[in-house]
Amino acid sequence: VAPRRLTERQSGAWRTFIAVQQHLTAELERRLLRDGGLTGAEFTLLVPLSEAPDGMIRARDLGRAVGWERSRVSHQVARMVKRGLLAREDCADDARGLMVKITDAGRRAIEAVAPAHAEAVLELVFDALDDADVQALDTALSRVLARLPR
Amino acid sequence: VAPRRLTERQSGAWRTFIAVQQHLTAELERRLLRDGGLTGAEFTLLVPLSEAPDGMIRARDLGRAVGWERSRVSHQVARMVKRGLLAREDCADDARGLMVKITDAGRRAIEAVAPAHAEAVLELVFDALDDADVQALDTALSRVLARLPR
DNA sequence: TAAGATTGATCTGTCAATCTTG
DNA sequence: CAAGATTGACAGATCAATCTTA
Repeated sequence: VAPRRLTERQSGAWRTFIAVQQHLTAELERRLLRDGGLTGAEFTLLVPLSEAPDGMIRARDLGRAVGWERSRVSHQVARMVKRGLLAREDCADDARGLMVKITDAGRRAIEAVAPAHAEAVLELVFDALDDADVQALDTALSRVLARLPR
Repeated sequence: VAPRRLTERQSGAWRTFIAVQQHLTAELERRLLRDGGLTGAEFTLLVPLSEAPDGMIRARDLGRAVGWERSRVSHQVARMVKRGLLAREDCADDARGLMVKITDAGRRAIEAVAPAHAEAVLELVFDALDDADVQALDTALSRVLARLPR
């Protein structure tokens, strides 16, 4: 069978997507570190934990919330416990489980950086787009997401 | 000053973007490794090298072509030389420089996997989108890219 | 001095065991 | 056996320091 090839328009759009992904992510993480001393991975876990009742979520559910696998959660939690941002607690329901809890230092860190991060996303992304752009972007990306495996 | 906040529509679009970025990149790299034994970083460097005259590009220019900094290029080239995909050569013009050359094994690897990768991008991304979607996506992302620093 | 490149330290992510409990 | 979690090995990315040459 003859292999399919991307059209010019598709190639162009694909290169744009790759470039935005690279530079936008890099710039957001740079600002996160500069403004609040948090890495992207730390921020990712602190967001759902700071919003949870008692600042505590089961490791399994934390992974599901952010779309990470078990081992990734385990490694990252270990690093953040060492940094004093998180603490481990036993899981009452299930002896296999682990409860992950945000510490006071973790809460201070996320609350200090959250407004600057929201401002950065607005400045770098949404200040460049009008309502129609945002709607079109969400529509197109949602179609892609819906067809992705799992 | 009161901090700005994202609207509901903006939050939704942002979450969609993050999710697509995570799952799409992961799935593409998984297939690349499965179908051709190449990692994403290896593929990224092999593409411009396979298209260059003599299969050779100066390290500085290779970095510019893919948007990587010096040290990232240096580390990745070192790993790929060890794997036999690339070779180093002296730079005639400038004694500080390094020429990076694709090996026969590197060329075989990229040529073996390129069609499957194009098919994967078509299947995972563009089969989900009509022409209007692609155009809208490219327009919106280009606006973001144009305003990003550097 | 600045540019090109390397190196080592550290942080991140994935994969393949492994261990424990349901 | 499945699921939840940990661990170790390895590939990847960033940063600062260093070395050589323009």
